[in-house]
Amino acid sequence: MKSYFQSLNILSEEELHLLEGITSSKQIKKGSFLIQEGEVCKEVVFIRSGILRSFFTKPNGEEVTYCLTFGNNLMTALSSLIEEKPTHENIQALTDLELEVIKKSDLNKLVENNFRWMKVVKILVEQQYIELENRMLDLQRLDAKERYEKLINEREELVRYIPLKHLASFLNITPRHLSRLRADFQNV
Amino acid sequence: MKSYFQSLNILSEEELHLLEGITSSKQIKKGSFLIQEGEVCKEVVFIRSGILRSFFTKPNGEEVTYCLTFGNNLMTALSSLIEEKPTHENIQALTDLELEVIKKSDLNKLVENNFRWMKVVKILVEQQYIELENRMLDLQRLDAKERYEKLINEREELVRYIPLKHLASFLNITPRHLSRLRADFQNV
DNA sequence: TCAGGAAGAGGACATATGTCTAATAAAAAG
DNA sequence: CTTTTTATTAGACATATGTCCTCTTCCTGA
Repeated sequence: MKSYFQSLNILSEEELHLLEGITSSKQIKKGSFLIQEGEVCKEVVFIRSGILRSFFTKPNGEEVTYCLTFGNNLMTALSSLIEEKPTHENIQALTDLELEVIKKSDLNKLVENNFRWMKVVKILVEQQYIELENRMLDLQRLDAKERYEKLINEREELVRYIPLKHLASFLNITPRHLSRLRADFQNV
Repeated sequence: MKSYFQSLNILSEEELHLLEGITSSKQIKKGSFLIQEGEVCKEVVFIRSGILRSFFTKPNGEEVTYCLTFGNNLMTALSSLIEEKPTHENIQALTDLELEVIKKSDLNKLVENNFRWMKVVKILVEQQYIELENRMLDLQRLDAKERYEKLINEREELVRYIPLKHLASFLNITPRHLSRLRADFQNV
């Protein structure tokens, strides 16, 4: 995780060092949950290895995949972390995971007392915003087939490692329809 | 705008005062553009009065409304402002507008030299993230009818002031379909 | 090594939503 | 005011996507 923050080129060595006091490591098993809807998110994790999936549920109980995150990335239920309100997200391990965990309360102390840590967090939130905006644009201006093609071209790792039923809801379509699109795709 | 920032309860009177040096006012006419796609966004505006609409265009030229903002709010093409890349957004005046304008370069000086201004901007980005996430959730887990009903219940001001064709694309449906939903709605 | 369950493909059919068009109604322009 | 343009509604029909179901394949756990 240290090298992740280092690569933003904002923090000094001493500032990076502050991480060490507040980070703990954690292993979780495939299938288990980091957080479930209704809980308030109080930590950020860095994925050392493995894959996390965040999803929320429709009124009818159907799961909709919101976010898929691989190793070497941060993950949290951001809106709940910010607002300190119950989340809609369920964050589940798709594989066994090696994590580093930072509690919000510890991160807050860092951020509230250090200009550059404040800046780093601002930048991370900005990145999340941009990523979400891009997904929103795709959802609003591409049809299902175009979204699937874009996924293949730009996030090939998802197609390789994630079960299709999760990709389907990530693309906002049913597995049945994704199967149809894939069949089309063969014939072109 | 000053009272807008004041209400966040973070900045001191002197810090708020710094705004005055870097704010200019601007009137624009209904129908004119604040920014168009392809341009890099270099300013944030505060709407004193009037309504702004942001939209982007589909490959076929169709417009999709992304954001509708009323008086007493900030508006900008956020992702372009952050990344300093050409935007996909077109921001257009739906009415005559009274604006206060801050250039990014000036805001940056404030933010890079003042912890609490950095914090304020972080908070504003967080708010934008949360708003966008909520819209994303609605889009993914509600059907068109439910989205329209939610709009009526929670953003009644939009239904009152915004032409239906814009609301339709805001809800990610066609005007034809919105008209159908409205007809249904009468009969219930 | 095997049984049971999950995942994916795909047929048949249903439905939500889009397209195209015309008729009115409302708003803007002159 | 009158004319012209733009918004809104709605019919007829088309299409994208969903639902339900069955058949395989392939894991996974005992």
